[in-house]
Amino acid sequence: MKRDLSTSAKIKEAAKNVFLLKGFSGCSSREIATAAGENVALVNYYFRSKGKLFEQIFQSVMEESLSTMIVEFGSDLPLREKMRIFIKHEYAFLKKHPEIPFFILNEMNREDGFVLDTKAIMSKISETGIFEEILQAQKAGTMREISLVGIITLIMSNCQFPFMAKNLICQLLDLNIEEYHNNLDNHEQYVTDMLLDYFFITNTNK
Amino acid sequence: MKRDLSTSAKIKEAAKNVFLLKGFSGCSSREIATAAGENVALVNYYFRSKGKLFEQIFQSVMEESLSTMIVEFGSDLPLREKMRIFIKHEYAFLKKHPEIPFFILNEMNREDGFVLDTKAIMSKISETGIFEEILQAQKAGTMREISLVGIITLIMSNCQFPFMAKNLICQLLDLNIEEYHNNLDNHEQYVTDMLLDYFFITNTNK
DNA sequence: TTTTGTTTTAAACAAGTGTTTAAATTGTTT
DNA sequence: AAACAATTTAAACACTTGTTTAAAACAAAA
Repeated sequence: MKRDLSTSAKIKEAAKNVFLLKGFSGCSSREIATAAGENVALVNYYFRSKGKLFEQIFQSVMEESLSTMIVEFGSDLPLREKMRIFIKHEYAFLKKHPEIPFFILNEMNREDGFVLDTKAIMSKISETGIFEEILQAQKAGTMREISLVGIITLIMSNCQFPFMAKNLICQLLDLNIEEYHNNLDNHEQYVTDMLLDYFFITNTNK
Repeated sequence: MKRDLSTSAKIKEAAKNVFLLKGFSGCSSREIATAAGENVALVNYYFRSKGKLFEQIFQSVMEESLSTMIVEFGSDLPLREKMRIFIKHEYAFLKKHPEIPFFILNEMNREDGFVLDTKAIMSKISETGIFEEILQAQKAGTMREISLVGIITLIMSNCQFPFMAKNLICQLLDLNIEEYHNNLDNHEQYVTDMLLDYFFITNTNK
């Protein structure tokens, strides 16, 4: 439980919750202020505008998502295990923050939406050496020759979509929340097996 | 090129374009009216409210998406081929209407959002006998034992996400539109191979 | 032509939007 | 204590929102 935050922190926290739930154009400054238990004018007093406030939150959410992604790539486990753990951590992270994938996509699809600092992000990932490791594994024949774009898209698709599509899946397949979460646990296993089996070439003739 | 549509049809068409691009809360009645080249009041004259207009369009988009999905399931091809063709048609459809997956998810995530007539949709799919065919294949051992929810989620994830995440992928991986589309063609092949290999058990000892 | 019903228009409506202002309140420093 | 700056407040700002109104323009029937 949170206690006695500064006003600006209270607003930021409330704004994060509201933005994650409703998106930028789906909520108002007053809604955020009310959620924070503060006056509307304080939103503009501490953050200069609704837009600036959103930018701050989007930035922090983006960094939060990416930093948790990157940690494991530096380890010295075999590539296949690295990927298995990565998927596992992705699912763990998304179980805690299931709204984030849609929140990010929603913002990226907005006109005049956010422009990512791609250089900073990709260099962080690149520094772990994961890309070279993949290319080497492909050259060595232990990994299927899929483009990096393809690999990343496959992983993101199978990790993020099941969380983004919660309501669609539940309504379409007539699941309650409990059933949905059970299926999600199964799905993590499906996805892990499927991706690793597809990515890596196991030597059948021993 | 379109010609000489009735006023209500002009509004409906303009509204579809605007809604698909910006979502319900991302646009105004006046924006729709302007896009249709008509007066604002006509939106409420022909459709009783912005909300009712959206419902009509959402309903039609939903049916359009599902009807193109279902056609192939009735054929007498082997299950594996049925699925291959299904994925192929999904990608073809999404190449024509790449905004639809996000549009639908966006609406499903909205508070007081649409409630699907799940019975009608699922019964349509169920009538093709595809579900029984899958269960039989699983019993016969030719298909891996994955829940129906899992199979549907896997297919949707790998078909829809690459289109929804266009901007994210392009920005994150620094692709221009042409490169993105090239990668999309490759990706369709990746996805098809991966899903079919995972779903179906090929007899290795002949 | 006049009459009748339908379609279109400009204008107005009340409510909500992001943002600003100026006064009130608080806390800190002298 | 007074003086000062930082914070908070209620109120107002100009503008946009969805929707309605009442008059104008139009078409078809009498």
